[in-house]
Amino acid sequence: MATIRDVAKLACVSVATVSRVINKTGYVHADTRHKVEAAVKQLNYTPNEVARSLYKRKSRLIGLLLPDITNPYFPQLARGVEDEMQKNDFRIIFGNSDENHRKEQEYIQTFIQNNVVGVISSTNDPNSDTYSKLKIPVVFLDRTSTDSPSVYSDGREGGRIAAREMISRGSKRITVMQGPVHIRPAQDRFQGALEVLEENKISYNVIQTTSFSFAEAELWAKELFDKHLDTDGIIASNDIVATAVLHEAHRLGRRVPDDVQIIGFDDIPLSALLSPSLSTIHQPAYEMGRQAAGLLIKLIQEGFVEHRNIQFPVHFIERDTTRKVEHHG
Amino acid sequence: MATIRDVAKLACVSVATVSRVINKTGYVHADTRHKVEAAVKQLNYTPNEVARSLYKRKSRLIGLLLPDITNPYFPQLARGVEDEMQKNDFRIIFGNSDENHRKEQEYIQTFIQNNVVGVISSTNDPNSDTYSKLKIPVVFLDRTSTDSPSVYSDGREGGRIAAREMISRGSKRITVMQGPVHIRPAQDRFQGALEVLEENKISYNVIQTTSFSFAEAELWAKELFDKHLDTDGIIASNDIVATAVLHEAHRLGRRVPDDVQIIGFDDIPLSALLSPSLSTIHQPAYEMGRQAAGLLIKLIQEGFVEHRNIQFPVHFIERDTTRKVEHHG
DNA sequence: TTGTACGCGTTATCAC
DNA sequence: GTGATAACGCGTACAA
Repeated sequence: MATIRDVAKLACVSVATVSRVINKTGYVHADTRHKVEAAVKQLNYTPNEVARSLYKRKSRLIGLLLPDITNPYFPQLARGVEDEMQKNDFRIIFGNSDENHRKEQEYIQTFIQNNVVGVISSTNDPNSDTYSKLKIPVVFLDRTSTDSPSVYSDGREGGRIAAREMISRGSKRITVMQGPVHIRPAQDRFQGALEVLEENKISYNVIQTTSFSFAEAELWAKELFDKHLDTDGIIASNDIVATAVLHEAHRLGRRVPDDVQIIGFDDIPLSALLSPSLSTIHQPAYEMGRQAAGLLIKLIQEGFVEHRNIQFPVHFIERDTTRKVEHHG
Repeated sequence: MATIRDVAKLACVSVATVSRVINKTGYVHADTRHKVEAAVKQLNYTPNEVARSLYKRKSRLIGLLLPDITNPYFPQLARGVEDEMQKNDFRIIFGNSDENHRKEQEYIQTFIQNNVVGVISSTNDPNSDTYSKLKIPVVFLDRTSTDSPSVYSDGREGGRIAAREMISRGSKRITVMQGPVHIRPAQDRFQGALEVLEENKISYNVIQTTSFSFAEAELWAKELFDKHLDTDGIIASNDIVATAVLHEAHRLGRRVPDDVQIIGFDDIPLSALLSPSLSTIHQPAYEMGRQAAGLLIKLIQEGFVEHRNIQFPVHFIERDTTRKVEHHG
């Protein structure tokens, strides 16, 4: 815990000079620089970030707010953010919001108190004044906001793709699982699916779910087969739910994909390892995290960016919970 | 961004008085307190944590260092830590170490620079002087250290249990997957398994793996069946690898658990949703995270704890990748 | 090229 | 009960 003073004393110079060599700012004679560098090394000195932060009124910290790191989709986002931030010497204060407005505000509050220079958030109301009042850049991740920078994927198109693939692979009585209504991306994919289903006049029904939790996923799955045992195609709200559905289908002796096809959403790492492996809509979560971080950094350093909204395309990953499409001709 | 000065001015008192009411320290007349409280409310004032931290030389921040949040075991630990910390008004600076010594040191370094009051780390060498030199409390999580507080589970016993269950369920030619050699818990469970296997003179072979990554898990699984197609029981190094093995077994048409039994380790949330669901050794990850946080908080606040090492028992979760044990009599 | 002195926002120690 | 004021460690005018 040596301070700049200790270094100055040891090197027989003033703190100003030490500061200059540390920050490579202003002129300093080569000899004195060497003296200072030696002292720094000897004392194992590193600048106190807190003092820096206080003086400059900004830190090297950013706030990251995710709904729940326990949901396998988010670690990938988090990791993308972390890698990019780490590379640029920013550190992350992390919190889980549980999609809970109060917790969210508490975190944003303490982020500010700690002089974070930016925030990345997956919130359900990006337009609340919790964010608009902030004087530091905010990037919404996995969420859309018209007037703030955001990084997300095309959920609606994802829903459409899922429905199209279901149809082209011959499902006739489709069940669409509608994710939690307050989670925007969940609704987007749901709407996208309905759109295509109605366009094609396919008969479908809906199972409403209210969370993405593991524990409840099994319940939705049971409810689904309870109400619609004859369904022959299931568009799940995400991969966790899809996995639960697959599990339940097995338990009931329904063959996948022969009797019933299943399509998930997200393409979490484990999807490929299921048996049968899960067909799903891929979101580039890690890359989304990286880009969000990149965007935020640019915003922090340059104050603006050309493209405030980055939408990633999604695509269908064909695995073994869907049948092979028949090629005619 | 009102400061304590603004509040003082508005309330027509000195900053000292404001500080007293904020921190509930020292005497202050009821009337003045009300005036101050009103001013605080009106200005929406919250104390600047950075200034506080600078003066007190300690923050409300703790550092959390985990190998890789993308490995499904760690989000649970992280969540446990976070919940407990959040409840006690501590915030978390989070980093992934990738089991990489340099990255680890970098993080510890910046933790210190930011005045964190404690560190929770899953490191591979808890005894390095990176930690022993630290002047703040450290708790090792999912790792053991003789002379520092640590929270972990009984991996060795876990390995023993896995082997016993394998044997009692009739496997004769067992393959044990040895996790990365530098990761202590992986070696513990491996050793535990060998111990029981040798005691019982069961024939076994070993597949050496060097990571827990999803991508590579599939490779180890292929290698396993490539080398030991006739194996009838597999003790995997964790649930990810077990899942890959299960997947590969299916692909090769080997029936699980009839032809080959599989036991994982960790009991990550998805294990229950696999088909067949995965028998595994359960570690109470969330609770371990919570306890580690609790331990650290106590260390921070009281400087010592009675029980520095908290070892959690593990237990077998019987699911469908193992056969039912035969009860005689 | 280098040093002095002030301010960043708080808290704590004194006086009053 | 309350108010000045000196730290905490750093960066930067400004003076030298």
